[in-house]
Amino acid sequence: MARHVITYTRTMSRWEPDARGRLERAAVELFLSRGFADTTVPEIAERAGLTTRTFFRHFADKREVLFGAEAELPGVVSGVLADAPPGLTPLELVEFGLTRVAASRFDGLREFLRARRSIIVTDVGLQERELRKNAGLGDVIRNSLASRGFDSLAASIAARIAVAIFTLSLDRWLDGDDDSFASLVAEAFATTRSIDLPQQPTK
Amino acid sequence: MARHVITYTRTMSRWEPDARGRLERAAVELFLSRGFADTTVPEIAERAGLTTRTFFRHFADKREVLFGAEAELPGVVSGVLADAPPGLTPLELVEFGLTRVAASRFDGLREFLRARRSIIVTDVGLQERELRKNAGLGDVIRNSLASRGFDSLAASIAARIAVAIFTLSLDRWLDGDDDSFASLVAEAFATTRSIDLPQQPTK
DNA sequence: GTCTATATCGCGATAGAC
DNA sequence: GTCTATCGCGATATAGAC
Repeated sequence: MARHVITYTRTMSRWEPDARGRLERAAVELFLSRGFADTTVPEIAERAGLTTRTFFRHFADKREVLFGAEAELPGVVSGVLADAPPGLTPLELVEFGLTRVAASRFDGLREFLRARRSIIVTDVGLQERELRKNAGLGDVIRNSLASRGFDSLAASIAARIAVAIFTLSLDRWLDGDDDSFASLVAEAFATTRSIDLPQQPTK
Repeated sequence: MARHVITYTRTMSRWEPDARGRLERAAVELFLSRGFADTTVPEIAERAGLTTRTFFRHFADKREVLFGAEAELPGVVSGVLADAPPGLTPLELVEFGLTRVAASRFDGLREFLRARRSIIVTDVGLQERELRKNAGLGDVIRNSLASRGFDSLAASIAARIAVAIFTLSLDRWLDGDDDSFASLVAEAFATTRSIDLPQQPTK
């Protein structure tokens, strides 16, 4: 995802290109080998050939270097929801949105997301950042629903259900090898619709 | 400014009692007057008549001083859920639990929770801590549901819905003056049950 | 209780791109 | 020239080690 397209031809430049990407890659490598807590920002910067100060110009804090990737997700979800047909219930609307997003945007990312998750589970600060990211996704969904005219409380609840389904399904997708992300999302919606029905015994 | 009036009567004690409570009160006072970010731990400790070191012996970090209060909530919720009658659907079960908790445990706390919320909204770090607290509540609820034999995915989804209803209702309760917390919880459950039905136009 | 690592950020200077 | 990314220095506070 070339965020910074460098039209770089002949001239010698003072800096190597893609400082941000180099910092991200150096950070993931170090986090995987030494762990998040035992990796210092100066180490990351040095491995990327930059200074500590430059790290903090690109990332607000040490955790943020792991959270640049899916930064577009809220915008994508918002766009997909805006394209949805009229007449759907709130749950059908978020189902439409998540199904489309799950089917199109995650296929090549499984291994990357697994590595990322293996780092995040080792540190509560990273887990908190992940929770905030998910909450932000929920805000975007809630606003999309509200702008369709849904009642504010209904929009809030449907948005939180959507985030729950999304994150639980993503986690299950990363846990296994066989299922597609979209099929797990479909299963989670079916389960949601049965949440107020008498349950079958599990075993 | 004699902040701490010491009625020093019979028992000689080397330290003033309730160090933790004094730190909590000093912190809230300072956070309200100067803001969370501009209050330092040494300032909090000094106002409480203690040292920085003592602060960190009681609280893992500066944020934690705001999160000691409802620490028992997960245990209470878990206990209430264990007492619920059999035969309920997952949603009915969490409705039973939240209704009981909302009716009994929050009445005198409205002003305190409002003050606390007014601090939390000013700082993303505090918001993240709040999200983690809510996620922990969800974990407890999920485990309670799973131990009833509900399917793991259904338990996870119902638990997240429960947390959403709880936090949204609490927020609405703090926003207004008239409604009872329990009535807002009931309204949120009704809205949840209508989330897959065609919606009435709001206006 | 003391000491210290290091995360974080403000400021001024510099080196190219345009 | 302007603009932006980077650097280098220094200060402060959190948080953990000893």
